[in-house]
Amino acid sequence: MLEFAILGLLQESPMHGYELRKELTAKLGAIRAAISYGSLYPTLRRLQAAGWITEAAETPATAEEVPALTSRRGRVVYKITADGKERFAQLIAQAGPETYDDTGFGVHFAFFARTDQATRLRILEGRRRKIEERREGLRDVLGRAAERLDAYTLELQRHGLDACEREVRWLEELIANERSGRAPTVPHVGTAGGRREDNSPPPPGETRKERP
Amino acid sequence: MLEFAILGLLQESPMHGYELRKELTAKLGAIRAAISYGSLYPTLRRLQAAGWITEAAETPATAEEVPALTSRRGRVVYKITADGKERFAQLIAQAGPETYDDTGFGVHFAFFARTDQATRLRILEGRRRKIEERREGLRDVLGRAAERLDAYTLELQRHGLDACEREVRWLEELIANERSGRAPTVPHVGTAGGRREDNSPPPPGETRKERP
DNA sequence: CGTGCGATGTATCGGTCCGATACATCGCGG
DNA sequence: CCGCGATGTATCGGACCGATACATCGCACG
Repeated sequence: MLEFAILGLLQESPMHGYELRKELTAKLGAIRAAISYGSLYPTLRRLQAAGWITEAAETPATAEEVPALTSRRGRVVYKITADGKERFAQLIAQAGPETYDDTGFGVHFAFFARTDQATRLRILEGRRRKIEERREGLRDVLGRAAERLDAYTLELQRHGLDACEREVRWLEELIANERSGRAPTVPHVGTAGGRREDNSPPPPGETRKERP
Repeated sequence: MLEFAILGLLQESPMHGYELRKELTAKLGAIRAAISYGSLYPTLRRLQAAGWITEAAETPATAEEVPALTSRRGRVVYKITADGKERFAQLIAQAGPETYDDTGFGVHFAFFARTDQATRLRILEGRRRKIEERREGLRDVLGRAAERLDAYTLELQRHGLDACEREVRWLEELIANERSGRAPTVPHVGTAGGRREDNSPPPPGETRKERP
């Protein structure tokens, strides 16, 4: 999952670890706390070993500033390679079982702007199915095994059931919206290119809830 | 976390691995998919090494049935020890930072029937605080960084924000209920004791939502 | 003027948990 | 009689986390 997310972010622009973590947190904040350095750095190393990213030198222009005074140690900027882009394209198009669990789905969804519509639909439906199964499980427990469990556990299940029903509804909306034709993929930001103010991708759910 | 849950379940009655997994799934179904054997068995071994659980022989009564034909390999039943009960008591009373993340909170909550009221309150408030922080983070992103993100990512954040707000409200209700005096702890099932039909612990949230 | 502290930045280590896999038994329906 | 799904125990490699260590930079406060 981390591999996927890193490749996706570096696709947009080169970054160093710290920055990557911040972007990751901003993009995935809704689904996971904050990615740990204990995961990040080893993963970067792994990706580099696989040839999907490379280190890019820091401060390439204006080579003036004190070349060897205080040794100038510093930020390691990573950049995606051609192989990396290929890898990302492969990852974004496929949908295995891990694509439907909470984290996997969240990460894929976060990159939906670069996913083709057919795949988006496939993933949304797979996710819905999975949540529906979880929902049925909870209903079973609340129905058949209710007297075996204490009131707190039951309350927990009810809250979980509620969340499931809510997510299914959310997914239904997204699916309907997806099917309704619109939803263009973001126009593929060029490798070179100047200034990408870029996109304004599809409005996935027009359903804004007005809170008072 | 697994350690906590296993100790909690074995407190109620001895079980073998498979059974333990099923109970775990029933009790924690609302918060996590299904615990893997790749976690369960190593953890059981760890708990046994620590002296918190022991193996109990299978089929102690009616020792007749074919003693050594086909070797009678079989289910390993685990039973909690006195040290294990002590350990569980210690775990259930304390609330560290890991108590407030999704999984940690869920597991603690699932055993609230055996948690004293002061601790319940402490945990609920800690959880609320944590969710409020996450909520603020999401609001920040949706406010300040909105134009940097694509529509799908934004939709994900909105959905997450919605879930946060909902959970905070849920927690508020539980906290209010907790404070309102009621909510007795389950009367501590005895170590020996015959027939515990047991409990009917507090109604944590009287707030049932009538769905049409 | 210095000094200490919070943000930036890179990195490792031990431990928890997961997913895949393997293997054996039992009861039941075809 | 045979296969198949449920029951049951177990291991292995890998992903990810939390704690920890350490170094630099800017700036606020004494």
